[in-house]
Amino acid sequence: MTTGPVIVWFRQDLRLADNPALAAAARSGRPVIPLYVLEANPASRPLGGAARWWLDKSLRALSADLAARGGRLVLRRGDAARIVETLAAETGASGVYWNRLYDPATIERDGDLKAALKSVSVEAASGSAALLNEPWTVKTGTGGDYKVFTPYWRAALGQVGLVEPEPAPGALPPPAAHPDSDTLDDWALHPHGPDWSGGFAAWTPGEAGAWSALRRFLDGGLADYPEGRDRPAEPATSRLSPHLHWGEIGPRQIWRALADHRADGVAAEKFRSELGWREFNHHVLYHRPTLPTDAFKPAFDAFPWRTDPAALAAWSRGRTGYPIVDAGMRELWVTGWMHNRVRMIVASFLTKHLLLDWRAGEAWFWDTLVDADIAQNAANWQWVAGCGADAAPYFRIFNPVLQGEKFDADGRYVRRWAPELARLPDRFLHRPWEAPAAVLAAAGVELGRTYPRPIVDHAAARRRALEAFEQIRTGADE
DNA sequence: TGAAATGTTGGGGCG
DNA sequence: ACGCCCCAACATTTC
Repeated sequence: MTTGPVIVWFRQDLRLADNPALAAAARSGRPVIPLYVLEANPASRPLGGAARWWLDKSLRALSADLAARGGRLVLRRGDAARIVETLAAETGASGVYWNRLYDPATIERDGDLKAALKSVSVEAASGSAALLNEPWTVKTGTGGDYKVFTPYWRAALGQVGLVEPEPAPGALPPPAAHPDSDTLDDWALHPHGPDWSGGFAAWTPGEAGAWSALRRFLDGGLADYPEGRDRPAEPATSRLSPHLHWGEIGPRQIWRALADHRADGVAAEKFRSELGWREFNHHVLYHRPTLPTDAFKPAFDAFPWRTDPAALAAWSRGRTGYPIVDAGMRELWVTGWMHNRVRMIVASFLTKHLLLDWRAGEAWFWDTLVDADIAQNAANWQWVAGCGADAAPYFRIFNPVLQGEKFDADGRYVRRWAPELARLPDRFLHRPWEAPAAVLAAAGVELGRTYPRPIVDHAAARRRALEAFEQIRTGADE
């Protein structure tokens, strides 16, 4: 029986508590080598810029938390499988533990690595840290996978809560010699030349930051959540998405905290069902590995998406001339995050008003969101575009003026993110092109100069989108 | 987790 | 008093 150290390979589980891989390593009584690998050739996708910013801070927090327990985080970069194998050989490791990820490329890579480690008699084991239910454990009556959220969630709810989160391990015995490690400064994950991350200051990446976000959300009371979550100027949402993506907190812990908080009733139910959508999206991705690149509904393969770099650029940088759309895109650019209601509006605008491929929007979100996640990004873009599993019907085309007036009635959100419009009266804030010249002048707005005119006319764009949909309609909306 | 077009209803003004 | 019309409010259908 071997007593070599155990490598704990951290990926998107950057926490000490409720971490099955770390807990198993600590329980083994063997020395623990915590490892993070910056993947040079990622199995799935290279990290976006905002994700790199977050990872930098989260790893600093993890490193400090490990150090407080006697652990020293090893940082290496390159081909992940090769690095894990090399480190195992170099340290005489008896095992490598990690927690599972569910995107198709990573599943394949991890499977190959597990086999390679076993072939050299190194124990390889994976745990579950990211989901309430493993994607393959929720099955229809006939053993298949779900394609509609409501029956999925009904079935999934029945098996939730069977696994209790474990506390963080007390001490992590170090190996006899510390393996070589890069430093985070070597990796230069924080942006430089220029440093565009000034607006990210409100975030606190790391396990402690995740818990203070959860505590703020619960202590604020959930009563207003069902309504407040739709008003982007309100701090009514949990803002947990980046913490969940990086695994600084896990859904089991949130589930437990909701129960401890005696959070029941419709508001808590609503919030739990949002966790349900997150689970459902992982379920769909697991069973449909092409989700990040191909429409879930094959009829959309023939959809006549346009190519229009100027329109894509205007959308990306918040210069469409529709205030609620531009405010959202600027919030994203400045803070690395966008309110959920506004994500739906800007995604509808891209895919319907501009007729641009959802993949172009998905790619922009991937680069700019601190919570960018393959399952969530792909599934949610497809949902809005109408081509996803249990998707919104294609003809559900948001009117950006009405959405703005309904969910940002007092204009606080638009005034914050599009300050050049701030002095317009509420009546014209979401439709500046309808304001009389004198009103524009009094507000210091000059359309086409200080703020763009609409790059498309809503009514005409709506008609064009419906005509495009008509071309693929047979079987596309069932 | 829409919006717009179309259809229906009912209150009130008015001859 | 009654019928007619207008139209806002609401409901249904369509995209």
